[in-house]
Amino acid sequence: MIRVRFAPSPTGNLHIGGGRTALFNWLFAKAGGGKFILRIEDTDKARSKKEYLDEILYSLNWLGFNWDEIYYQSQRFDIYREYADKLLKSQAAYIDKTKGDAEAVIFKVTPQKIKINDLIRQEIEFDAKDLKDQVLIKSDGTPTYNFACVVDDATMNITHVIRGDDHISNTPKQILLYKALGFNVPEFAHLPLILGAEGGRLSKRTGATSISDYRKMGYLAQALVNYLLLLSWSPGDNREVIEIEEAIKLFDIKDVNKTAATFNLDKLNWLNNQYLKKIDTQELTGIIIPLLLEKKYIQEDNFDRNYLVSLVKLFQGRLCRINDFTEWADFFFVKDIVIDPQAKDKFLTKDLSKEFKLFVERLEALDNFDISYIEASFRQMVKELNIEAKALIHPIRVALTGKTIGPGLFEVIHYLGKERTKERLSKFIKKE
RNA sequence: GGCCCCAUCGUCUAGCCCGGUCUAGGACGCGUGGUUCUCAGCCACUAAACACCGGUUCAAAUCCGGUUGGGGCUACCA
Repeated sequence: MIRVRFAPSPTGNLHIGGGRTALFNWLFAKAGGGKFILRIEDTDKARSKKEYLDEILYSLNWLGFNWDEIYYQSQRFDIYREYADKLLKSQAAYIDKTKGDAEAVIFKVTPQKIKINDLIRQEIEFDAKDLKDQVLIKSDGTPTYNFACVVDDATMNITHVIRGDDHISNTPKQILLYKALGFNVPEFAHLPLILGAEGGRLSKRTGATSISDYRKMGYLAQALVNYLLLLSWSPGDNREVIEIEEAIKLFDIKDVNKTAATFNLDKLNWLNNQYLKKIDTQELTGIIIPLLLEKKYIQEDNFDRNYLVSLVKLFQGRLCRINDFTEWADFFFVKDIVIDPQAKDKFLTKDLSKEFKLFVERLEALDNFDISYIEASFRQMVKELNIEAKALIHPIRVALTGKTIGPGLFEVIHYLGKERTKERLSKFIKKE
């Protein structure tokens, strides 16, 4: 039975790299019919915080990585102590008193060659002579990372340790401990790191780093997961948009790349747009409603959901991030629209009073305000005026929306409604 | 410094294991053109890479060695 674990430390939010490690562990478990275990590495009492723990659990859920079991290292200190005593008894470890009265337990490293058989990188060899004796239990009584990790992975029957590249050099230290404790050594797979745009670790300087940041910026969990999946893995047939269910079928840890990947926001944006196009409009509306409430564009118990769905449909295909909607569709919600100065300069410098006035009259005369009727009426009018349709379409769009870009004009007019359309156009009609 | 990992377009990658089918394929981004109304949407096209040196071989992106470059670790952090 395959058992893998993801072991975050609640000393910060779940970041992109952690999300990717969780993804590959979860995928490996799903692909092999195994269990995905979550282990909270909260041995550092000073740096671990409840808010970080909550955030990590929330983000993991948001990404869709449900766990089968959860453990907290802070509740297992007696177990680590027990195994430390065992090593003390077998003389594999000794007590160090250099720090005042407090006692630390130190593991004795003996000269030997240590081989790792990595699932992604094949064989890696280390020489124990490069290793110092390892602290197992610190003088404050808490276990060190490498020790707690080994005791947990062994006692939780973890079969495959899938983690970041940065742990490669911890692995020989851990293997020594497995052997000294008489545990079976699990399989290892070390994932390449995700680098920031300027090389080196992904840092706040080079952009957002936490999963929550991306959620708040308006990325869909499916898109982010898909993007993370593509960072160091590929199905091999040039496909890029891969739903998670499909990935479970295709995923093989052996196909994971060895090369570090650079995080690229452009591609994530593109993928997000791909998913935004596919997502059910009702569902997307449900995600957007809280954003509109927050902006006070709508009131809690006083909005027309069907109308919102229609508006969302209008923008859905061109959204890059969910939050773009509140910006691009603002003119549907505010009374006094903000007119982009450049748009005004480009399309509203000429006096179009006569044309606007005529159009208002034509709209007024419409009994049926459906999109096709609005368009027919408009086309008929420009034909009579003997002007190009676009010579009037762009100015009207700017007058109604304040922007030069957006959905088709007749859709905009239809959903804005007769009254608001008249009102906004009238502002650009000079009084006689 | 020591130890370890890695190396294909700007970025993500396919190809590498099992050398010839690779004048190296796809995607993002960039550029250009088109799109009965805009584009940050859609369509089409263009430019763009095997880090370097040596070896093995009839033949190397692919195998081997070295160099260079990048990254990681080197804590009584995790």
